[in-house]
Amino acid sequence: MKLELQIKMNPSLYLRDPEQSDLGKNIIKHSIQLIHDNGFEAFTFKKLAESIGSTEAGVYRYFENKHKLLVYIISWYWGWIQFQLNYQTNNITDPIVKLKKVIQLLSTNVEDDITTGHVDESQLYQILISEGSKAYLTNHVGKDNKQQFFQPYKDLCNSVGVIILECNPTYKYPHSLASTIIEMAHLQNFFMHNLPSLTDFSKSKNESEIIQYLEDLVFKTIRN
Amino acid sequence: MKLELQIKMNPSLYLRDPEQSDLGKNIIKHSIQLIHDNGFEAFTFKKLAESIGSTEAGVYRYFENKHKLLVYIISWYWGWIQFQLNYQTNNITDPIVKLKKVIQLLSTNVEDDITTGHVDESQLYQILISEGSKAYLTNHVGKDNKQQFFQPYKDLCNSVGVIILECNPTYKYPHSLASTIIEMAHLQNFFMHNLPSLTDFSKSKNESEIIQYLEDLVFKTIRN
DNA sequence: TTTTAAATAATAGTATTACTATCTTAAATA
DNA sequence: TATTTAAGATAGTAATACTATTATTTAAAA
Repeated sequence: MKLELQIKMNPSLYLRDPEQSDLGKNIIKHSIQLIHDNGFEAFTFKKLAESIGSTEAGVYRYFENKHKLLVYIISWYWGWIQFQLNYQTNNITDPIVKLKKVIQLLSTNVEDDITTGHVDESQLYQILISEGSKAYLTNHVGKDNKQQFFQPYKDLCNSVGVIILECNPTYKYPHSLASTIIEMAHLQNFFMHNLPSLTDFSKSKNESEIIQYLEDLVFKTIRN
Repeated sequence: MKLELQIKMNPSLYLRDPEQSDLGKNIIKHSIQLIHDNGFEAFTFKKLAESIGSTEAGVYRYFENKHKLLVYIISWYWGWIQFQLNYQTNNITDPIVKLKKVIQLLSTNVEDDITTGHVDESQLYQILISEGSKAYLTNHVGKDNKQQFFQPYKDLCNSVGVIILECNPTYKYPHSLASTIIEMAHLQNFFMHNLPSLTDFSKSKNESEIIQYLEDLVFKTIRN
């Protein structure tokens, strides 16, 4: 039996569910590829359609615009991370071990998960680093938020907050610290590779140094 | 005698120095206004020209494209913050007091500085929160970095790192912690106003809560 | 003061982007 | 078999991100 992981997406993000057809799956797959390779600014539905071998109008039948497509794949990623978090911290009782797992999960470029056929998680991880914040850094963040576009992100932040509170029930800023961990896991990675003088990570550019930094930061902050 | 604060900008950012003419100053002034009001995505040179009462071609004589203009005003802001930091921490010997000043400076919406005629620092602060990271989250970050576009940001990060080391010379991640403070001062503000469940700040939405959070985080992290 | 150069305004034009609309064909379903 | 539905093909539009040209004004140099 072949297990397929399906992540339930907010239907407001799409016009037609991309999981339900080959074209849809191709849209997701090639979007990830193109955004990964050229960045979100250079990404257009025309190029996407060409890359798939379909037409621009075809893509527009699935997604209203490229921003919603970006939010879709980013939400997908957060949903997937949430699943990984639940899965990997399952049966761990020590909240400190759990929190370390979380930091590691957020800071590590994953290998491609074969249970998700048309999604390359490794590329997606890179997209999150470079483009993740563009999902919400818009003029219409309020409207998008009302439509629950950021629910997977909020859910994850909340889960991390719960673990933080398990470590120290008196800590006053579990959500802010959670969003700091999540954002910094990505941003320090971006800086390490692109603006290294904003970090203290050696030439080796190893993710383990980011993990060290975050663990130090987090556990000193929440210890009693 | 009227004192005017001039911030030296990287000449690669512009084609013609906007400080040297009325049109140039108007470009800066109205860019800040428009980006503040409608966001960077909705900002175009055409709208800018209309708002000034000039022409698109006129703007293009000063800036190659809107991204460089964004980097220009953001660099200007970091330069200005650097000046404020030097000025406000001058004569303070206790590095802990200094670092608190820094956190406060980065987390507080400043009043308009009258020594900088055509720049509204308060609007600029809002722009930094929403658009700041777009300066470097691009495909061409490497090229831009080679041209020193991010030098003011790096300088600031370095200054903050020095103060961190003054507080605790054995702390291992002064630059990463500095960039974390700088980024989080803005990002937690954005979250507080737009995605409040990612923070622990009360309905009051007061910047002082962000300062509390950051002080707690920073001083617990660097204490011996 | 005149000459000259430089900055700006006015206008036009192009390639690309971000869409919308329509029509046809192919495939699935009733 | 009739009918809905998805997809492909094609066309078209308004806006964006520019470049180019010329004319006019302003300011600096001769």
